[in-house]
Amino acid sequence: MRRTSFAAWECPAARALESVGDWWSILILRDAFRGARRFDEFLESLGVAPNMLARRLKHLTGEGLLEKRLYAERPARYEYVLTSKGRDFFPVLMALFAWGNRHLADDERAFLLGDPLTSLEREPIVTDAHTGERLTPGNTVLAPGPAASAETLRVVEFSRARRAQIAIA
Amino acid sequence: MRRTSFAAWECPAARALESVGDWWSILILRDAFRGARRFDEFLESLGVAPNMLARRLKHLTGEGLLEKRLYAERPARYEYVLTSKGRDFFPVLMALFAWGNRHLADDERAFLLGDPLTSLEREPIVTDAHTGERLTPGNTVLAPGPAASAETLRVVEFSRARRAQIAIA
DNA sequence: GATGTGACTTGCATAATGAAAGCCAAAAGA
DNA sequence: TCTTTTGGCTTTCATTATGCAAGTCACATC
Repeated sequence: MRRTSFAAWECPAARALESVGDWWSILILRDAFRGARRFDEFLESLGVAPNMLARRLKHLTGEGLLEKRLYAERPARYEYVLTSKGRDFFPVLMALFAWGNRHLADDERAFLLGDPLTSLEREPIVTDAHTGERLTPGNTVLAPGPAASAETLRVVEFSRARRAQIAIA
Repeated sequence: MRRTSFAAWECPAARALESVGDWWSILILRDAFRGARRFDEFLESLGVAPNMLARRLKHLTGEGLLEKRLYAERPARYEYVLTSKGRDFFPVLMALFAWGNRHLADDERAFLLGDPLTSLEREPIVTDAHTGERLTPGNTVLAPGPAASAETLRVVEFSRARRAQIAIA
């Protein structure tokens, strides 16, 4: 009774969850962006059990988001550093961070984001690289790519048919 | 041996994972943005077992991302619709989708995003709402908010100290 | 009366999680 | 020399969570 795998889904969001669909993986990446590199740094900052951490680090290196590298021989010491694929996950973390701060924070915030040069607060939003428009469910729709299967075409069509009436509570 | 809870973390990204830190929850939201509303629609499009779906829907409604509402009495029929909190999760999904398409897709894409008016392709990126700059690990740092605890201050300081040398493989 | 719909439960077998403890190699301290 | 510390993990095992299969329940329709 294996956990279902999303690797073969055509949807890129579903595939992403195969690499990154559990909390520890995401928090490990978060810490990597905060500058954590060594096993014990992750261990302490996450408060995770060492076996779990070892498993997740193995998973993330296997998925190509982190790379394990020797930073000292004798005694052999390793560190985990972001690959370019891992570094490119930054926008997702920013979006998640912003959502959490908007909906889950207490009255006063504990963490903010800032520009290191001006010290002004940063507020992450998701926009379209081509037009600069802010993306909303209203102005962004699924479209089939060149490799779309029949099933994918069905999904795209369904979502377009329902687009007008995505109900809000 | 409960699963560790992140609800009390100060980090908004960690808190977010409490609501949304498992794959099914994220895929359910994805489908909600595609217009799915009824139990059986989610069931079919996700290929998930009905007990799992019921659990996750209960969780998401409990977290305030979806609302269960009666759309027909006699016989009683329910649908699950996005709340404003759930709708606001859209940017995170877009960022995840874009990351998946950049790194996990085959040579040819199966899914794309488009502008419903112009049909031009959309490419989600994360920017700063104030300056319009694209966010990168280099131009975005953690900062303490008014409610920052001593521990949070430590984290912020650590990340700033390490900022220059976030190693890349 | 039989079949169909929509929305779920119940009952397990199988994985994954997580706490505690242990291990190993090298270096540093007594 | 002997002991302790540091860094980076394994191993074991109880507890949860996942997920397939099957069943339920309240109507409605044929």
